Amino acid sequence: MGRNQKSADSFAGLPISSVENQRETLLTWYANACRDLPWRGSTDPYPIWISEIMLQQTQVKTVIPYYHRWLAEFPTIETLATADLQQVLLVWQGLGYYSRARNLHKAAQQIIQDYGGIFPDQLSDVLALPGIGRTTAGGILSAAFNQPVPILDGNVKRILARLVALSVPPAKATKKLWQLSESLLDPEHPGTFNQALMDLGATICTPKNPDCCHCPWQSHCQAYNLGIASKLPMREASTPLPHKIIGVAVIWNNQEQILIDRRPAQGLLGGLWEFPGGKIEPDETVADCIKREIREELGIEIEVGDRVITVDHAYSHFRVTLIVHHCRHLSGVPQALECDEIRWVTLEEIDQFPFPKANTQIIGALRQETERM
DNA sequence: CACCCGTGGGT
DNA sequence: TACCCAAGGGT
Repeated sequence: MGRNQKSADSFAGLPISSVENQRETLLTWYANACRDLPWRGSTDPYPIWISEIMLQQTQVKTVIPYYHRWLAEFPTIETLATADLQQVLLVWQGLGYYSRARNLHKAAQQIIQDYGGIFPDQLSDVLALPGIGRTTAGGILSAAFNQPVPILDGNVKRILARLVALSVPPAKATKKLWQLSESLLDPEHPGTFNQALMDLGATICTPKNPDCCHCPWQSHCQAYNLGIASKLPMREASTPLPHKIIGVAVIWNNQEQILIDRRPAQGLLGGLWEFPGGKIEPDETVADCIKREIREELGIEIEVGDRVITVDHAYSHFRVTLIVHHCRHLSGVPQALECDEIRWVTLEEIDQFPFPKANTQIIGALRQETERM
């Protein structure tokens, strides 16, 4: 668009086609400033899908090594669909939000069943796959098929909240924000536009200290013009996280094996393995707690010995302190009373099982003890 | 709609 | 230390 054309589109110094100008400004910025990310440059929906799921609530830097390992292990939808869920969880181990891995596995099987292994390109079909909501569907369809489907992730919420100087927390204005994202989306270049929005949020319009000086939308941004860019978006009222103290047992038999259990398939850390234990009740000692929990969960009697380690860990909606003790199996046959499965394993075999982060710290402490001897 | 669901990094 | 936040979705 030449200078003459631009001037014909303006009135009293204000561009009539302000939205078109805004789109072009962002795309021009992106052409120079875009991040070089492993899942960009291809339009194969499978790797784009994997990246979108891994990037949910997870930073790019964290995702990249997992992304490469995943595609090496499961290079196609078919290899993912036919893989064992425990193997899928093992590759996902450490990324968190494990329902994402379980849903990827399930969705891959649905794509084989319902679409002959071809990733669908209809919005309603994509939204019907487990683990894919509006934002992820928009990310996949715009990046893989250049379809004009908007997105509203954390980056876009923050950008839009500042753009219109939103006076309420974004969660209270999701409908309005979706409408904004849709109305801004470039109908000619939706894939590039959505990527550009996310890069703008990740590199310029950051949560703290936004770099407004280099922002292509500076003149469009109401928060900037009001001098309150860094004060927005408004935050939700937060309640302090509850804190639980947990007694944990590393139960040894007389063959140098440890008893581990697999958590129920759904819910917190579903399908992952752990060391058994439970919450310390008021006025209960750690040893009494561990003995009681092991009796309730596994139906056996144990002796509680030395402390292995104490682990502090923060989950998304509570935090825990795990007080871990060596224990010795005294009597009874272990039963899976409150879990899906139990096993005796050696310290060498234990890497074959997916464990949550707090438990891998325990394994590390056990390894250090054996190395010292 | 409120709550559940992990982990790492920044301040 | 404690809190915030990150390419959200399911129930």
